[in-house]
Amino acid sequence: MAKLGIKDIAAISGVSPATVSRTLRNPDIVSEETRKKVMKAVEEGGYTPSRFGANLRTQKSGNIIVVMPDITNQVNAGIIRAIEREAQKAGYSILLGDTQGLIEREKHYAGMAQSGQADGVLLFTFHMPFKLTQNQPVLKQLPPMVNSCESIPIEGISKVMIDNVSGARTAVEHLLSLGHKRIAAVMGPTDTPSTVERFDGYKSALKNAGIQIDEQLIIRGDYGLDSGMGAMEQLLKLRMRPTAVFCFSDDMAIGAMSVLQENGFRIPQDISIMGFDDIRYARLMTPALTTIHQPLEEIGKACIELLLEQLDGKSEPGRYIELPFKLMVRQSTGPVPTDR
Amino acid sequence: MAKLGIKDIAAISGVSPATVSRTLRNPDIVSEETRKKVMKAVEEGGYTPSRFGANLRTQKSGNIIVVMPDITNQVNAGIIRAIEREAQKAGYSILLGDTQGLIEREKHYAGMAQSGQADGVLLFTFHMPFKLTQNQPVLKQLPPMVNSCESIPIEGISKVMIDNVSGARTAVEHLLSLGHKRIAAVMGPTDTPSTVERFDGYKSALKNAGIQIDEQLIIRGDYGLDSGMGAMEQLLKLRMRPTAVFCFSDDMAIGAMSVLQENGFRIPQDISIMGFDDIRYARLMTPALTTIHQPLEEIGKACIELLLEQLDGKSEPGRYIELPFKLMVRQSTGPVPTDR
DNA sequence: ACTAGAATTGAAAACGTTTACAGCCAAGCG
DNA sequence: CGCTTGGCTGTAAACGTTTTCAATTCTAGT
Repeated sequence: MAKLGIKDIAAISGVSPATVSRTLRNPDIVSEETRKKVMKAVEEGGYTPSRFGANLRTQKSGNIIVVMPDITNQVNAGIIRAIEREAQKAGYSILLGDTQGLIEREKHYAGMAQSGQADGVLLFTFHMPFKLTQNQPVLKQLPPMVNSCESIPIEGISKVMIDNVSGARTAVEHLLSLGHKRIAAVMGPTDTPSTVERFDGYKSALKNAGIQIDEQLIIRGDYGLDSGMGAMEQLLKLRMRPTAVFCFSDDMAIGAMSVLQENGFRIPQDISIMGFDDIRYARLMTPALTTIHQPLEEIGKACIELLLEQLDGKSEPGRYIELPFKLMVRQSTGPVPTDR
Repeated sequence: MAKLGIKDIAAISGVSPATVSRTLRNPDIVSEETRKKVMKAVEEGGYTPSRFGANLRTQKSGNIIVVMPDITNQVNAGIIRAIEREAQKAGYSILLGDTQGLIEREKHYAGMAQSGQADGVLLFTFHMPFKLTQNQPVLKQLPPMVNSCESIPIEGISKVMIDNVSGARTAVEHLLSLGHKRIAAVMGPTDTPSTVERFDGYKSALKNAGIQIDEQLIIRGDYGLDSGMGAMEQLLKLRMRPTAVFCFSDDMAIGAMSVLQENGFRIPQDISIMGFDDIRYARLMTPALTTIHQPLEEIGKACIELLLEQLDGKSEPGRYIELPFKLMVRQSTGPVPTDR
């Protein structure tokens, strides 16, 4: 028994293919009688409309491609989960584009919007994967897309962000308020906008407090666990050790804590540790990690919302949504040690 | 400037659409001269073949739908990452199906294989989302699919698994070898095959050691952090506390450790904790978590491999791949306390 | 009863490819 | 030189829907 098409159903129920299509997509405009006939044939035949034909005709795939550097990362995973849920509600499916850090893959995924494989793009990286020419406005050259987490430095793109500068500043101010003066920064990759911004926040907080920046306390990381460990090891070798360490991601903070505890340091009595992200494991560390909370659910929702607006033609791109972060004070930060 | 189609390119380069298609899909069979002409037109016109037409004609979407209960979970995230990478190599894209535990969503995603939205299904849940009739062999009724992690109890489905029974038995035997006799089990959802199997392993290890099972030490969880915390709280209330706790997931183990430490217990001096999964955070806990390692990369790779075989028609479904787990002894387990 | 308008339906075109088939030409062979 | 072969290309038919437009029937107002 070959698979049934719309024409078969039409024949079985004695109507035209057009009516079958209408019954399925727009039941209100067919008479109840016809609807029943058609539905009966559909049920009995186990008919599922092929998406190939529909896609071709409507020029829509019903897919959204999400381009992310690493889905294994708790932050990204949390966001994409919300995206997926909201997209499904709106009738869209999510295509996963894990770039694993490669620009070529980024381009590949973005290209899906050109080939029709996806109707829109959600970009969580900071490269512009589309070629832009000068003689047209940016908006006209891009497929529906929204940029989040890592900001692409181009005007006219819809974005969903948190204020990384303020977030980092808030973090450092928390440490300052505990009396810390020697505050290390364990950064992410220095080419990412998020790291640049968080570093700005770090610097601005110190500057406001009248504290000179000590280059020795600035360590480059990559947001990953291991780089947090490496950074902490480096910091422990210092003659003048920091009394607090601000890691630009929770993962690095967790790595740092692990090294600290392995070497017999007490957190926060000897050294305070501060993270950024508030991944689900943060509050379960011992001691629980003080960090900056990112509203992953809301970020995901906002991304879809902005993208749907563009897909529905309800709004032009170029909208900017800023979501609030939140300081989560827990046990990994404490007063600066007075002794010694 | 409207978007160019294959006919435009054909016109520009003075050949037929068929030849343009051949040039792009099968360059070897066109003469070098023609190829150059066509490629030139393609480049200059910025032509990207629309997938709608191609999909319709070939009846292939080039997509694979991955159905998972929760992509936020480190185990699933690790697996899907590998899947995505390998799928892309083979020219397939990944559609993300996060069921969030709902059977209806599971069905919805699986249905994508019927509508042509996906060519194959990767199922990480234990429900059979397709209707089966008796009068045909199972194989004929199913789209290309592979089942992993949670085993669907039906013959004839390709599967990629680890031996959960042995894994759990190995875990418990490790605890037994340290002298533990009162070993608690913090289980996952009791309707999942993985939990049933791990519980089997637990029971069999105890039985081999001649130890009676104490129902008080068996706690139901849901594989999540919070349920690990809840389980530990419950265990701590016991008059006869366990000296070791085997959690069926690392997440629950991490939750349990957190509760233990909050209540002033030392791990492993007072109570040993054992996990399952070996997520990336396991080794960074303090103390580092002893656990059973699951080869996530290999699981993902094997899934794609089996699915591709079916998609290419190279093999029938029904293959079974079992991947090895590994005991990772770290610091969260130690000799049974002798005092008291 | 007649007709304007609404409600419902059908015919047919269109969406953009790929590919079976046939045709053409040049080269190779006897 | 005639025939075959093989390489290359073009024609045209699918693939399975949706949607415009026109046609038909029905409703209701006069």
